[in-house]
Amino acid sequence: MDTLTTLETAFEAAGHRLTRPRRALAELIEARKGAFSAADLVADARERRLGIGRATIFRAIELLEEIGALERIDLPTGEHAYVPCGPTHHHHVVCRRCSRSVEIGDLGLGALAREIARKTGYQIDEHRFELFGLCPDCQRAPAPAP
Amino acid sequence: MDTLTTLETAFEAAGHRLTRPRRALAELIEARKGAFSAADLVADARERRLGIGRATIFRAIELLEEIGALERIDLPTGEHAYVPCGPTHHHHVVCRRCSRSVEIGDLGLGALAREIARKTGYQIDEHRFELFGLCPDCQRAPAPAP
DNA sequence: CTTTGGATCGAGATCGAGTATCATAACGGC
DNA sequence: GCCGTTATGATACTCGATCTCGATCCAAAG
Repeated sequence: MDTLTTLETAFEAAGHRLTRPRRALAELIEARKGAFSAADLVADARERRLGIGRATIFRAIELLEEIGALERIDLPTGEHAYVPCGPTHHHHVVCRRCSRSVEIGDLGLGALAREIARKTGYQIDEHRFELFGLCPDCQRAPAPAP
Repeated sequence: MDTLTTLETAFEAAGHRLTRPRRALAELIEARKGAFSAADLVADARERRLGIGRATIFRAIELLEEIGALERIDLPTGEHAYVPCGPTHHHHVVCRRCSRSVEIGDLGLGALAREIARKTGYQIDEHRFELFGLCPDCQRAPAPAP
């Protein structure tokens, strides 16, 4: 029996082929349980000698983003990271040490955005709210050991 | 008499030299009245044959960011842009067509962040809230003429 | 006004993320 | 299993950003 992970299911549900590289990448992503960069995946894949090409990794990320199973986050450092997530509108809290992340709901930001639109005259069609800090575990572990 | 612009003053106030390249860049930035990318500045400088090196431009941007006179914005496209801004905590509304931007106050997001900290257990030390859309002028001008 | 030394600069090399290309290989409906 | 379509992977390439280093500039002291 095939126990498909959430991401694997996402590929199929969106009408894309569930290939070996995509399965492998889905596993790598889910094993991380948090935000990751494309470079992280490339490194993981290399390390485990999966023989997956660079381009394939970027394509898979792009695809998952289109599907809505992944969202791009802009780290305070300027780097790009990605978080696996559900399809409803939400935002993320990301640990700046271990990258573990938590989804939070809209929390009235949609309404706030509408009010800002009214005040500024801008026609707002997108907003982003990201929070960074230390997750409970990393607060307890003072040593910045990777 | 020297009529220093806001950015020029910022350089001096932070204890940095006010050199010719920095003055020129401050002017270019202020002439834009909105968000701009590093590439924009490089292009502007080239165009006006100011003889300013790439590295200098990136260094000036970095410096202004440290000083707090400039803030990095992450465009929905994944590109980086910068907005001149004041030192108090605030957020930005950016026009996705002409990049003109408006600062908005905290709007209770600090309190919201604290509540999220309480709920999630994360120790939140940074948050970002960015809004994108069309500014009033660009709403009126349907032609996407650059 | 001239000296002087650290801050700053410019040119070019370099790095690294992300994209484009294209022949080959792998899905999966039939 | 067959076969057309979709996906893959090696490689080259683009482009934003950083590093290096000798030359230059600024400003404060004399």
